[in-house]
Amino acid sequence: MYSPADAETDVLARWDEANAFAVEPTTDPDEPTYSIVIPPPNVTAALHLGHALNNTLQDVLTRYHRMRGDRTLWMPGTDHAGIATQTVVEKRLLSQGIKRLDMGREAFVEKTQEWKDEYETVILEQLKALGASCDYDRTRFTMDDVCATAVRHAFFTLFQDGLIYRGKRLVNWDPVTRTALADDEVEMEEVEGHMWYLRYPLADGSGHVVVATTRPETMLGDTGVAVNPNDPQADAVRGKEVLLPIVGRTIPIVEDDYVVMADPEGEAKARIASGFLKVTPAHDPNDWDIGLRHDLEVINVMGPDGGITDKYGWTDVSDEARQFVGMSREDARTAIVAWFEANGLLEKVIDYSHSVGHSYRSHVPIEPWLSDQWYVAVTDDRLRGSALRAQAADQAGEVPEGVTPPGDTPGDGALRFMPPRYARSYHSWHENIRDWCISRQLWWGHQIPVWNRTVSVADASPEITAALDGAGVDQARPVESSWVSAGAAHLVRLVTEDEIEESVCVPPASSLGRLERADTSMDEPQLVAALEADGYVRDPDVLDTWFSSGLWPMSTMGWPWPEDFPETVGLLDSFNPTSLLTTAREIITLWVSRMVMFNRYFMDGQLPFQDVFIHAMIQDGHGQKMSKSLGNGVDPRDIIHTHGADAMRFSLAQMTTDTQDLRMPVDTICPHTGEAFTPEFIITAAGHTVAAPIQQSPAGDGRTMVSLYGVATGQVEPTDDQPLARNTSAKFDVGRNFANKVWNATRFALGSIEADAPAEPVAVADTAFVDRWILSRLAETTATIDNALGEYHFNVYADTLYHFVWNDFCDNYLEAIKPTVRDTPEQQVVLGTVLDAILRLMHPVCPFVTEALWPAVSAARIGTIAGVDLPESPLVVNATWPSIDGAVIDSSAAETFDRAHNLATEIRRLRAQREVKPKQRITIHVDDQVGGLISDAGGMVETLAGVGTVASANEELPQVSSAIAFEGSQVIVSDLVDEVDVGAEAERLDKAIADLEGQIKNLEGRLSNEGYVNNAKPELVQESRDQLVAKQADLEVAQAARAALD
RNA sequence: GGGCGUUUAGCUCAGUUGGCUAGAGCAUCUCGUUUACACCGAGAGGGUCGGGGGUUCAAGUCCCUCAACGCCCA
Repeated sequence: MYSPADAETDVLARWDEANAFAVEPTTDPDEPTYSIVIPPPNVTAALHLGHALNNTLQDVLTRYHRMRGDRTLWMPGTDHAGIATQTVVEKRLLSQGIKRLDMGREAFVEKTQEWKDEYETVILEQLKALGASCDYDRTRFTMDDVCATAVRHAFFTLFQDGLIYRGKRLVNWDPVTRTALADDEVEMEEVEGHMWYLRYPLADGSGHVVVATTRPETMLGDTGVAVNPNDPQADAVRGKEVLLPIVGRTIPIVEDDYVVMADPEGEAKARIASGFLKVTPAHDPNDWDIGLRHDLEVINVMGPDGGITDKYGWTDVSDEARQFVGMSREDARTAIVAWFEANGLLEKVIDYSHSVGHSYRSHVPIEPWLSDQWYVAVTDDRLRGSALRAQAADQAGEVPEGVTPPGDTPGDGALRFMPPRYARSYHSWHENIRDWCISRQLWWGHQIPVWNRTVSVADASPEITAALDGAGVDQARPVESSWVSAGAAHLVRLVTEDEIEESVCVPPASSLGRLERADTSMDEPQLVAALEADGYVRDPDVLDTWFSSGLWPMSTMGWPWPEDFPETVGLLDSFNPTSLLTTAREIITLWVSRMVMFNRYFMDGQLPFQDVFIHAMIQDGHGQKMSKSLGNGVDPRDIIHTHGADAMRFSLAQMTTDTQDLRMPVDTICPHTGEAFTPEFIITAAGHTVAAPIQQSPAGDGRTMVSLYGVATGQVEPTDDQPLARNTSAKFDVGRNFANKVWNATRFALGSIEADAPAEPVAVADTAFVDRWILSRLAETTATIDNALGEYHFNVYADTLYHFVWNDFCDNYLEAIKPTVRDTPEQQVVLGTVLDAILRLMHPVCPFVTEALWPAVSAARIGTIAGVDLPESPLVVNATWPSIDGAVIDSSAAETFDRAHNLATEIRRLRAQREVKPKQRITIHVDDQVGGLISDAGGMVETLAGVGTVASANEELPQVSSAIAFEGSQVIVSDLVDEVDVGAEAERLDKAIADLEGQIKNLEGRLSNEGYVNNAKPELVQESRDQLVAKQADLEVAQAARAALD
């Protein structure tokens, strides 16, 4: 039995000792290279099964290309994952009673660093355990010095080029983590809520209007009511004002065709509309736009925690409104609705389900909130346009209007998605893109390298006044100042009518030293000191994690100054663009797009990667995404422990098809007995099917255990009597069995090779029939695998390999050669050769078992075969991929094999039906035609079917026998049993006859159809005719045998 | 609301340009412990390819339509 744990430990040590994954850049531009940068896992937690899948696919390709002789780099690393990591660290500290704000920024970052170190170690160990053949000496982290330099240089360059700006905007605010989020970090969720219809009295006392809202609490910040100008209701209120209840604010009624008119017969929205829309520019993005169009006031009534407050711009708080200040947004909603009801201003309430943006981190509803944030102008043609121009024309078509079409820039039209349909997702996302908010109100991350100060318009210098000439509030302008002479970049903008914000971006020291600048008197620390002496304060915010991830294919290779980090010199030239990015589809916008924009912008149009492979999502047996909170995940470490890394890898690769998400029924492992069983499922309130918190042991002895779901939701705690049950999945058994099969087949084969090596390479033509056949199958298999991997058809690779090894090699070849191999040196050469090639072909997906077997196979091999090139290598990881001459493919051997195998199967079926003991040798009586086939097959039929004697049908036939129809000949089988069971025999033949008659009827029907005979391809028609003849012959044989029984 | 994907054996999935009696693994049933492997071998049973309509000599495959499930975008 193959023991993965022992083999894996040993093999890892050998790879490590040989430094087997290390690679140096090449200076030869013609040398083929292959490179992948790992999608850096977040340092928030250990790797899950999705990572195992993604990294398996990358490793399969990496190992394949390494063996093909490409200079191959797989660059590993991890991501600091700003908001995600900060959230988990804060949670952990809070459980110890420590608050982030109490400990201060520096101490908190230090704590987070400790967490990062811990999980980075776990992750890298997991990658190694998985067999990932990364060049670990090059491991990067998105916040290490190399990456930090890249981030600062990129930020500075974009800032200087006018592609980064600061503005006061409505952002997606997460009130729990208290930071802004980018648009694509917001997840829409359907929420069962209400639509409230509120009466707003007209200021002139002439009645009221009814506004419909899902968010009554924001009414405190209303600064207008809007109506559609085409709405008949508009005439009555044109030019009027409304007296805002509670607040007492007088606000205008404006006309805007954004407003949906009420229409009971219309679309869903019109049916619930009242025709009047309350406008809250500070708390709704659409209202913000309406406010801009009608010059409405912006009144912010909420704080960063989402609660009602007068601290952020709300100045006209009335006595009546005072009671709501300090409430949470949820409480305020209830209280305000109650107020309207109590005052007779609540018209009605209806149930209403609508989608609400939620934070992808904290999962609470997003609050549109007004604040100053930094943006990358990704809508600029230099970024968005470049991302669109990168797309292969046959995948995405034309660029949208307003975008410069592709030209001669390197990288234009070279980006390909696989499966191709994702090219369209990428394309349409860029059509509707908005500027990218990159500032995050966090402590863990790259702090924004900008120093700000505010000056009054009156005190502004002449350059600033000149720069701002004609600029409105919130419009940033570059300014030529002494800071610019000293190497920094300088932006100014009006934050209000009379206040100016100055922002100075300082490049990293290494860039500053290389810049051409008028004033070289200050280095970077001095420049910063000078700024701070002048009243500038560094922006406390950090950058969105994806800003540094977006630079990953460059930063890991030493960009922008590789010479400062000697180990990175040459990497960009050799390995960027990388060959492939594999990732899940949810990352296309967050990450793929940004890497394309950045790499192209900073590297003269060059792509970060040529191909993007989007892999499947792993779901549980009920089609639900695996997640911690549902407790339906499978830990890769558990699978490596129970099945082995190769088993996990093989199974995952085999499940990777173009179209399907992977559905993986999850079983529970009983901690008492170690047995895997299907747990009892319950359905949660949210409609998820999950393992019940407490499960009974399948042993049926009343012992119990708690499920991962139970623990994740805090419903149960594991105890000694009732321990936690881990998950597994029977899906991995295939891989485990396969590794075991190879292990045992190799042990057997090695014991059969003992001859001295023939002096000359063996010529294929001189070998036995089965040898020619298996070599032919080897050549075909290799070609199929090459095609499959070239097209990222991982399941085809795995299935082809499995079929070749298990069926062709083990079931047929090894069985067929058993009687001859020990006395046939040439056959031993073939056996050793095929075995060696199998280990190579299998290595990319099952690196451990192949490496573990490699020394023994290498040592046992004798001789070589002409046309099959398998040079020796101390390790299979660095061995060459099999190179097999096309002439080895022998189609006549393949055909003879198929016929002989069919004959053996017919005989075996008969044996099984008559329950003949395996040891029993039988006798068959055949005509010349079948005799010829048996002779051509060189003993294979006899061996596989347990035939002791092949006699001629012309000789006298035994009394006790059975007949088989085969290719129109009668094969008489005897020595099966002592007596013929006439009933069983008749039943068998009747079934065969019925079967043949069905087929004949089918063929006759087809051939009597004129349309078929006239229209189908002639060779197809001829084939049908031949088949008909053959089946009819078989039928006659079977009928004759049946008649003989009566 | 727009887009994409899926629906094939009890389960998990293959099925390239339409063309042999629709395949595999697991599960089930029968037989077998033949010194590589019971994580095994030999054999068997099991599918009107989600429903309906159409094109065609021929449809799992192409077109239309309906339904269910999943994902993305608004």
